[in-house]
Formats: sequence, C-alpha cells, structure tokens
Amino acid sequence: MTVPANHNDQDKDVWLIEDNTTYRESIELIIDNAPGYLCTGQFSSWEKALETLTGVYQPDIILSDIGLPGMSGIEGAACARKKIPGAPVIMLTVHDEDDKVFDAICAGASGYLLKSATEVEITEALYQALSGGSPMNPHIARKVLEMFSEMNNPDQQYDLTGREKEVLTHIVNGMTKKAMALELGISFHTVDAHVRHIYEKLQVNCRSDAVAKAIREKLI
Amino acid sequence: MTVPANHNDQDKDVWLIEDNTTYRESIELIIDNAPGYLCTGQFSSWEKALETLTGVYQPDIILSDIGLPGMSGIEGAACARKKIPGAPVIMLTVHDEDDKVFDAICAGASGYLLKSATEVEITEALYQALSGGSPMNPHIARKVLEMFSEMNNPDQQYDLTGREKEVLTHIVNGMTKKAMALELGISFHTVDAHVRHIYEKLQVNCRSDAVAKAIREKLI
DNA sequence: CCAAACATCACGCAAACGCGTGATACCCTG
DNA sequence: CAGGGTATCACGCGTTTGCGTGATGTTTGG
Repeated sequence: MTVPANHNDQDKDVWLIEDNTTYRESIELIIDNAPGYLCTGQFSSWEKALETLTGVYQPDIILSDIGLPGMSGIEGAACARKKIPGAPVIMLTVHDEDDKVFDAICAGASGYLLKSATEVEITEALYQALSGGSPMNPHIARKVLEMFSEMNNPDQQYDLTGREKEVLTHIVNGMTKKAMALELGISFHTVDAHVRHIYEKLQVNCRSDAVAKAIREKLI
Repeated sequence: MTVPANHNDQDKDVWLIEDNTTYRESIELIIDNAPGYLCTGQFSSWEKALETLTGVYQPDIILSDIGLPGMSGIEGAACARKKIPGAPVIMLTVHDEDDKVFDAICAGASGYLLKSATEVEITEALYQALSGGSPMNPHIARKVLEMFSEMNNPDQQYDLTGREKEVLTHIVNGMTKKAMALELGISFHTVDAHVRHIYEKLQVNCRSDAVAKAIREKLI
C-alpha cells in the first residue's frame, strides 16, 4: 500500500472492515462526511487489513464488522490491538450477535455500534472512542452488565461459620493444618475438625476441590 | 406514606434518592417535565426510601446518587433489587467515583448517569432503562470494558507443556495422582514428575497454591 | 548432529492428609 | 433445662503428597 491519496494530516484515519460492499460504502460515505475523519482504508476482510497494517500508514481508529467470513472481527480486533494498541476498535454488530460481545470485550474492543446506527451515532461513536470512551448501545451495555454481575454474584449459601471461613482462607493460601494451628493459636486437631466441617458443607473431599470451589464461588 | 397525590396510572413512577436538596429538586423537575414519567418519591437517603418501599406503592425505576451519607447508593441499590427486582436502578455519579462502578455493577445497577447529564440524557436514560437497556456514559463504559478485559486477560506465561496443562486441569478437578495415572494411561511416577514440573513453573509447592494460581490466572 | 526440551518410568521416605470415632465446653433458643 | 450449633481437643490408620535422586526414549531446533 502506498500513501493513501486522500490522506490528510489534520484528519483522523479511519479503517473499515466489512464484507458487505454496499454497507461498507455507505459507512465510508458517512465517515468521509464527518468533519475531522477520513476513511483511508476499507477492507472486505481482516486478512487484507492486517497485510496493510504492516506498512507505515496506520489508522487512528478501526470500525469492524463482528461476523466476518474467514478471520472474525473478534480475532481481527485482537491482532490489531497487538500491533497498534493505541487505536480503538469499534465493533459493528447486529442484535443476534449479543453472545459474541463477551469475546469481543476480551479481544479488547472499545465500543459497539449496531449496524442500524444512524449517521449521528456513528460519528459520535468515532469521537467518543478517540476521546477514551466506549460508545455502546444501551442494550449491549445491559448485556455487559449482566455478564459482569453474573460473574461476581454466585449466591453462595454454604453457611460457613466465621472460623470456618478463616480456615478456608488459609487453605486457599496453601497453609498446612499444622501451620494454621500455629497461626490461629489452636490445636492441630481443631483445625482438622474445621476442615472436615468445611468439606462437608462444600460437599468436597479434598483440598483441591475446596480451593477451586472457594475461588470460583468467591467464598473467601 | 399514603397514596402519592400526583400518582397517575399512565405514568412511570420514578423515585429519586439524592442528598443534595437543590440538585434533587432540579432533577425532579426534569423528570416531571418528561412526558410519561412522574417523580412520585424523592428521598435524601436510602434509609428513608427503603422504609417507604415496604408500602404498596413502588417505583418503576429508581435514580440514585452513588455517594450518599449513611447507606451508600450501592448498598441501597442492592437492597432495592432484592425487594423489587423488576425496577432498574440508575446510578448518578461524578467522575471521581469511577472506582465504585465495579461495586455498583455487582449490586445490580442498570445504568450510570453523570451528574452533569443534560435533560435529554436523563429522560433518554429513563426510557432506555425501562426498555431493557443500560444507559451509560461512554467513559464509564470504557471503565467497565477495561475491568472486564483485565479480569479475563491475565497474560500468563508459565510455559506449561500440553501434558502439564492436562495434569494441572486434573489437579484443579481434585483428582489424585493415582487417578490421573489411570485416566491418562501412564504411570503414577510420570504423573508425579509432571506435577513437580508444574510446581516449579508456577513457583508453588503444594496443590492448594497450584489450584489457586491456576484458577485465578485462568491457566486452565 | 547433538544438545535441549519433553514425556516417560522407578524407589524411598518423611510429612501431610482424609476420615472414623470419640470427648468437653460454651452459648443461645425454644 | 434440654438440645442444637459452635469451637475446642484427642488418637489411630491407611492413603496421598512432596521431594531427593536417579534413568530411558523421542522430538526438535540451532
């Protein structure tokens, strides 16, 4: 790739990855129409975009379809963030792809636009993403929040006593019963008793399972 | 509390919890100004709001300051979501409280408005939240996404071999070396060797620590 | 081609663990 | 006041672990 003919130092370079030509061109028009933004690269696949990315000219921001043939928008975003960490990637999604939001977040996407987004929403999103924000449709935001609170609210009701939680914590920290006895100022046998009760309540029968359950269900 | 004088079956009941009287009243005006919404309860603290919540009249949606004296907006939101799970809670925040966003999410908040939000943003947020969305300022959204990807992208480079990962998985699942040997069709001693290598690479010296590290750093 | 990494197997031993089976003492609630 | 939950302590036994110290065979890359 040579210097893009339409490159301009004052404008932000926007790259667009989208396999549907019609849609891609309509988005490009919107971008070029927005003052301060220029679509200096448009690709039908991430494979092509990544080839070009090795060159000198890099985008300030990327808009990418999430469901692409070949390398998906998610994989592409992950690659792009490795090569140019500074450039935010905004995913273009349709409602049905809500389940991919999680993966996209892990890939480091910085925002989510619905494909039905209006011109105003798109230019607003470009601005927000470049200002350190993450533009996001409220329905997608809800999905994200739900995932988050699910991850952190596993309603645990194992009725562990205070002492038992204390012992469990030490188990997770890898202490032996002897060490715990010393630490807590009680007998080895008492620690042993607590451990048994913990195993019973958590319905496990070895340290590994107890530790796994404790961490996974945030019991400590 | 008796029947709110201004209650109207057609309108959505909005409750407002905010300790600053001036700000509270200005928000109330905005709410009442919005067609379809009525501020039927305004409180200077969650304690007062929760008293009233025991009554018959419940809000359709709640707007709450995040930093309140006494019971915080986060604790309040958690209580409210237990009593009336259907009513979304939108948190009102200032920029400095970004660190509380995480706790608020866990408490089940459904949206985040900056205190500097405009009238349009507020009424838009009410609509979005009641439509199953989560209105959110892009900067807060970015915070959320960053937390998410941090939680799921701990760059682990312990160089575990395939076999070692396999054994580690079984350790986390609570299997004994003997059981693993059977499962993998190899000798007990070989399993033992793998375990030693894993311990060395993870820099631990007991099962508990290995399990904890494996789960916390998503090695499996 | 040879060293390095990997996967495999082996023995022994002290320490730690899991569990069965007890006991004593302190609360608090019905 | 009796009974249940909690915390404490005790002994024994078979199993499992962690580790020192070896060995052999295969694959891979400089």
